[in-house]
Amino acid sequence: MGVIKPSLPKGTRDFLPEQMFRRQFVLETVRETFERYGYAPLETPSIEKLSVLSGKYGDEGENLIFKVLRRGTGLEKLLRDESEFVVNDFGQLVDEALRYDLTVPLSRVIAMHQNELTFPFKRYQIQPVWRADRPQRGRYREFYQCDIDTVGTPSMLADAEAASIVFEVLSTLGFQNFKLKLNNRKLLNGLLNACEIAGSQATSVFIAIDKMDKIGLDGVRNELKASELSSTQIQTLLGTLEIEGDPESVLVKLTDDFGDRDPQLLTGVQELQEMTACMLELGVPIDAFSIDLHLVRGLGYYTGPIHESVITEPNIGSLTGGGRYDRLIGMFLGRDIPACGTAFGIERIIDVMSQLDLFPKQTNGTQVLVTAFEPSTRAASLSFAGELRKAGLRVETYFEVCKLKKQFTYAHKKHIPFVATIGPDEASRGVASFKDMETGEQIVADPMGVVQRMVEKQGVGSS
RNA sequence: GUGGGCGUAGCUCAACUGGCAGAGCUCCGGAUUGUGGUUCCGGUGGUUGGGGGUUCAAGUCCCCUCGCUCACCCCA
Repeated sequence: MGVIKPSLPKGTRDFLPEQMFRRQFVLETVRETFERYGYAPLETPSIEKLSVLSGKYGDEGENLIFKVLRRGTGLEKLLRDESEFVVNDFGQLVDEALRYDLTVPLSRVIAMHQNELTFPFKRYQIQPVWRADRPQRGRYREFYQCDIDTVGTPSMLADAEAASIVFEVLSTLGFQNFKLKLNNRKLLNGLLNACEIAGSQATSVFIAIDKMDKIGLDGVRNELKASELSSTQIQTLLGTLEIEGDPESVLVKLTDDFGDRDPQLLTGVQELQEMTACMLELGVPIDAFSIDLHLVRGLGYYTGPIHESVITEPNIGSLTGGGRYDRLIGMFLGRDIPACGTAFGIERIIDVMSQLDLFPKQTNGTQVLVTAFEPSTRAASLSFAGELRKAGLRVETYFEVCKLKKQFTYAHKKHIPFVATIGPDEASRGVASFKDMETGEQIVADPMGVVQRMVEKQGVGSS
């Protein structure tokens, strides 16, 4: 009898319990923060109509959409006799696809349910998305995204709120060396106008300047030369991108240099001035963010402020990214509704937290193991465990009576911090021998004594 | 999609110009019949990713294939 070789589709993962506790720790922190700012949960189906997803992610993105083969439309005939079934159109093969991100489904939801929703609509969404990409380190074909968005207001306060939630979440999780980078698509577009760079060249220019961190100033200059810009254009563009300093002075300098040359650039500057002012009022420290004129953020749907949070150690790229997209919903509705938001790269956040050792030792696992001493003390053990559970502790009981050595090994492997043993002596007195696995210390106590001990020890019962 | 590197025990890796497939860790058991981690002793564990070829002989050489990985592209 042959066994089936167990394996996973490439770019997918199992999350074993130990990892799940870590994931939940992060997701619960994130969720709790979102709800404190008034964002409400939303879920959408894993599959969408292909027509909903098509044309939103650029040419590259289009190829990365996981398409779902059409079901029961005669495709099986292809297997039997090609002549019976002729494919004239891609739509005959594929009509649905797996969700590629959370923003486009949100836009669809807004367009479909606009009369049932109260605007501005503030939602968060934590669900997996799929990309038919070739996997690499930190890059998967199935991964979770975690988005907050505000739909229905052009206010820069909404952009600032998203950015400050990023700051709050990352700080709460224990990150210290991260920085929010801000830019604005209007500013970038305006800058290209001011440099008299044609719209047809915008995409390649943006791709080039976005690589600044990776290939450096010279690398960017070479790419720009390759895209047939004049040396004057390159000089003006790169000179401007190099402007650094605190947000206010960068924005003032941009106004001085270009304010009379392009109205769109000026609008972009004003948006950022208002956004950064709001961020300060929301309590984001001034040294936690900066204007980074190289920041481009993909090629998709952004129309206003854009932002990214980066961490330098380890140098793994961005942890979050987002911005304003005032036109996307219009693609489903026929009229534009302003929107902005941000996505948390939850997979990377978890990776980096592991590397930086930011997880608490014990998260949500069992706190107390009650051993199985012998059949006659089972009732006493179970009722002892029950008392501890009533007090809010996470308690498990060992199922089989066997050597205590084995049961203690079990607790050790599962990182259970306390073990309670009830033998005939303890049972007759209504107490347990209660061992602290970390210190090796052991006391004899009744259920209340145990609870009290644990509160002293690690402030348990709160989670 | 383009171009490199690598596939040997659960994990990390050895095995000379082709010559008996091994070690450490893990795991299981014992030393220790009411107590984990340290130590000591013993044990389990393999179609050398898969298929074909060359050879007296292939983990090693050749071909195909699958998988993983790195860089590019793009992205979270």
